[in-house]
Amino acid sequence: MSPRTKQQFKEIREEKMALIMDVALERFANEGYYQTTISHIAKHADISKGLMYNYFDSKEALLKAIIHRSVNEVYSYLDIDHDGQLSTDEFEFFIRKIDILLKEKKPFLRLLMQLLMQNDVKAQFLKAYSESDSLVHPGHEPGDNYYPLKIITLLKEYFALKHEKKGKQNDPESEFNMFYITLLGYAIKIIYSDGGDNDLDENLIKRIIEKFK
Amino acid sequence: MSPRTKQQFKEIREEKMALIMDVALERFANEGYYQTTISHIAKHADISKGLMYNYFDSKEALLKAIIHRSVNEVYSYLDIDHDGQLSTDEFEFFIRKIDILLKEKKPFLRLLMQLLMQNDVKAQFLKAYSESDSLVHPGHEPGDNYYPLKIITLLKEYFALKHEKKGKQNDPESEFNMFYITLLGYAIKIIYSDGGDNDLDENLIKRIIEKFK
Amino acid sequence: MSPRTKQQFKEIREEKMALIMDVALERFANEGYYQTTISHIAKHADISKGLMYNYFDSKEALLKAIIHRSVNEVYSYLDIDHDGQLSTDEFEFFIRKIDILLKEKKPFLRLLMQLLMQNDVKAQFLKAYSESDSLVHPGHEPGDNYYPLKIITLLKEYFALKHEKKGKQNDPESEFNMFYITLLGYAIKIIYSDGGDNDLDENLIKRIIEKFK
Amino acid sequence: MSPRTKQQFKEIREEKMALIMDVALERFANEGYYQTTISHIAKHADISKGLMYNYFDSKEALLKAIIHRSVNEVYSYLDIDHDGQLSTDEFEFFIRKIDILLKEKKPFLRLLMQLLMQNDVKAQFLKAYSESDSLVHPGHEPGDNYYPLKIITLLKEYFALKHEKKGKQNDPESEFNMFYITLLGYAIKIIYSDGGDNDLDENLIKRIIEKFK
DNA sequence: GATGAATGAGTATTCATTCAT
DNA sequence: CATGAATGAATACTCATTCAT
Repeated sequence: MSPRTKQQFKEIREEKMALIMDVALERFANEGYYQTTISHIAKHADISKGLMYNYFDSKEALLKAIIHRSVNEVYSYLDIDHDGQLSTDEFEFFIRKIDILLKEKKPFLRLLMQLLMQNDVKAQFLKAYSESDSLVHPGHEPGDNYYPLKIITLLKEYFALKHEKKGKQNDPESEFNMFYITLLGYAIKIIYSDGGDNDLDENLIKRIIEKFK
Repeated sequence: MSPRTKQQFKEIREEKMALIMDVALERFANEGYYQTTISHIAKHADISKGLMYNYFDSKEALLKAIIHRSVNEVYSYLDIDHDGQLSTDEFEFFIRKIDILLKEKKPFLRLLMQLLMQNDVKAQFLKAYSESDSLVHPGHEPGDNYYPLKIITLLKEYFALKHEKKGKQNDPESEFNMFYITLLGYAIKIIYSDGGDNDLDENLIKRIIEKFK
Repeated sequence: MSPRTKQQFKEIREEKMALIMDVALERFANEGYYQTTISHIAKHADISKGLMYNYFDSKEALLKAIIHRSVNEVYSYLDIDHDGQLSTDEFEFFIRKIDILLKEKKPFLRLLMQLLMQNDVKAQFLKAYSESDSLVHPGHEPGDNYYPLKIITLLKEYFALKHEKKGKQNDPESEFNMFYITLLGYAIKIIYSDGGDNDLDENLIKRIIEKFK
Repeated sequence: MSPRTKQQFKEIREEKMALIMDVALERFANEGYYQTTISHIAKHADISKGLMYNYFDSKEALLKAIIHRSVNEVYSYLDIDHDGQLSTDEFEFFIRKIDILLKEKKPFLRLLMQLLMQNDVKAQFLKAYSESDSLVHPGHEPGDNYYPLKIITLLKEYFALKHEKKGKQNDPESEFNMFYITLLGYAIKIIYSDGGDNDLDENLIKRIIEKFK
C-alpha cells in the first residue's frame, strides 16, 4: 500500500534495463542488429514495445549502451595497466584471459564482428570505439596510449624483446603479425562455434602459447 | 537499325544481368545485404527498379544468383579434382591460389562473412551452400564427398601423410587445426583490409606455407 | 505532526490543482495543446504523471477545467450585468477593461485563439463555449441572451443609440463592424506581442476609444 | 504498350504533387498541421500512404513545399516592385489586392496563422520565412529591403507623405498602427468566416480604404 | 495522496514488389 | 525490354492512460 521508495524504483529500473540489454544482445548477435526489431526484443523480454523507450532513447541508444557495458566488462576483466615489459608468464596469462573472454563474451563479440564488418556510416561510431576508447576512459584523447593501443604496444614490445633475447630468425614485426592472425583465426573459430570440441580448442590455445611465448 | 538477332538479345540480357549483379555485390558487401535497397542498386546500375525484376524474381533471388556465380568462379578457379594425395608442391600451390582468391574476391567474401555470421532463418540457405554445394552440383546429397568437403578431406589427408613421413611431434588433427585457424585469421585480415601492406602480407603467406607444408 | 483537517486537505488539493492548471495553461499557450505532453506538464509542475490523473480525468478534462476557470475569471472581471443602455463613459470603461484583460490573460487568450482556429471535432466544444456559455451558466440554452451575446447586444445597441443621437453618416451595423475588426486587430496584436511598446499600445487604445465612443 | 515518355512522367508527377499539396493544405488548415495524419491526407487524396513519400521527403517537407508555393503565389500576385512612393490610387489598389488574397487564400492563411501563433522550435522556420523571404528571393540577405519588409516600408512612407501633405492631426506612426490593426482584424474576420456576408465585408473594406487612403 | 513503471493504440516513414504504359 | 508511379506491409517511436505499490 505504501508507495515504492526511490531505492525500489532504482532497482526496478536497473534490473529491467539489464534484462532488456541481455535479451537485445542475444538477438542482435544471432539475428543481426538491423534484422532485430524492437518488437522481437520486447516479445523475448516479455515486455511491451513502449517500455524499451522508457529506458533507452532509441534502438541505436540501446546498441550503444550494450556496447558500452560490454566494453567496460572486457576492459575491466583484462585489467591491463602494465608499465614495464610483459614477462613470458604474463604473456601466457594474457592469452589465457583472451581465451576465457572469447568463450564468455560470444554474443557481444559476434555483435561486434557484425558491426565492424560493415562500411556504412552507422557503423563508424563503433570503429571510433575500438580505436579511441573515449567512452570508457573519457580523459584520453585519440592519440594517447590508452588501453586498446596499449595492448598492441605491449605485445609488439614483447615480441621485440623476445627477438633480442632469443635471436630467432624472424623479425619481430613478422612474428607479431603471425601471432595476430593466428589469434584472430582462433577467436573467429571460438566465437562462431556452438559449444564445440573443448579438448580440441584447449590443444589449440596451448600450441598458440607454446609457439609465440 | 536491323533487328537484333536472338543471339544479340541474349548477350544484352547477360550483360545487363552481370552489371546488376556486379553493382549489387559491391553494395551488399559494403553496406550490408539488408541495408542495401533495390533503389540504390538500380540507381548505381543506372537502370530502373522495374528492370531489376525483369531479370531477378526478388532481392533474395538476386543474392542467390550472386552467390551462385561467385561460388562457381571460386570452385572453377580452385579446380580441385584430385584423386590421390596432395604433394608438397600442390599444397603450396593451393595456398597460393587461396591467397589470390582472397584478394580478388574481397566483395564476395565480405558478403559471405556477413551472411554466415548470422543465425537467422534467412541465412540458413547459405550454410546449406557451404555444406552441401547443392546449387553448384545439384546431384550431390549432404554427405557426399563433393567439393567443399573434398578440399577439407584432401588437406586432412595431407597432414596425416606428412605426419607419417616426417613424424613431427604434433598429431595431424591438431596440425590441421592450427593450419585452419592461421589461414582463417590471414583470410579475415586480407578481406577486411583496404589495400594494405603487400610486403607484409606476402611475408605472412610465405611463413604460413613454410610452417605447414 | 497533528493530522491534517479536512479543510487542510481540501486546500492542499485546490492548490495542487491550481498549480497544475497554471503550468498546463502556460505550456498549452506556448507549445500548443496537442504538442504539450502530460509528461511535460508533470515535469514542469514537479509532480508525477499519475498525480495529474488524480485531479483531472484526462488531458481534455484538464483543458476544459482551464478554460472554465479562465472564462469565469474573464466574465467576473467584466461583470456585465447591465439592463439599460451603455453610456459613453461605460463604453470607454468597457474598452479599458478589455485592454487590461488582453494584457493579463495572454496565455489563456493564446490558447483560445489556437483552439478556435481549428475546425476539427475536438475544438467544437470550445465554439459551444463561446456561443452558449453553457458551463458558466448551465441553465441557459443556446438562444438565450446570456453573457457573450449580451455583450454583443449591448454594444450593438450602443452604436444604434449613438447613431440616433449624433446622426453620423454610417449606419450603426457598419459602425459596429468597424469597431469589431479594429478591436479584434488590436487584441491579436497585444496577445501575440512579447512585452511590446506600451506607449504605442496606449496610443492605439485611446484612438479606438476616441473613434468609436 | 509503348513506355511513357519522360514528359508524361513529369506531368504525372506534377499533377500528383499538386493534388497532394492541395489536399494537405486543406486538411492542415482545417484540422491543424499536427493533428493531420499522413493517413488522412492519403485517404482524402485517394492515394496510398507510401506515395506521399515518393514526392515529399517527410511531412515537414510537404508543409514547406506548400508554404513555399503559396508564398510565391501571394508575392507574384501582389507583384510589389515599386521604387517611388505609393500614390493614393496605388494604395487603394493594394488594399483591394489584399482583400482578394484574403478570400482566395483562406486555407493557406489559416495554416499560416496557426503556425505563426506557436512558439515552439518547429514553427521558427516559418517566422524566418515571413521575415527573411530567403526561399522566394534567394539572393537577398536578412537585412536587405526585400519584399515583406518592402511592403511595410512602402506603407509607412505612404502615411508619412500623407501626413506631410494633408497635415492630419495624428502622427504618421500612430496612423500606420491604426491601419495595421484594422486591416489585421479585417483579415482575421475574413479568413475565419465561412462564406459570410459579402455586402457587409465589402462595406468594411470600402470604409477601411476611405479612412486610411 | 503520490509515484513512475508498464501498456498499447496510433503515427511517420521505409522499401520490396507490382503494374500500366 | 524499360520505366517509375503506386501499393501496403512492416518498423521505429510517441504518448495518453492505467495500476501496483
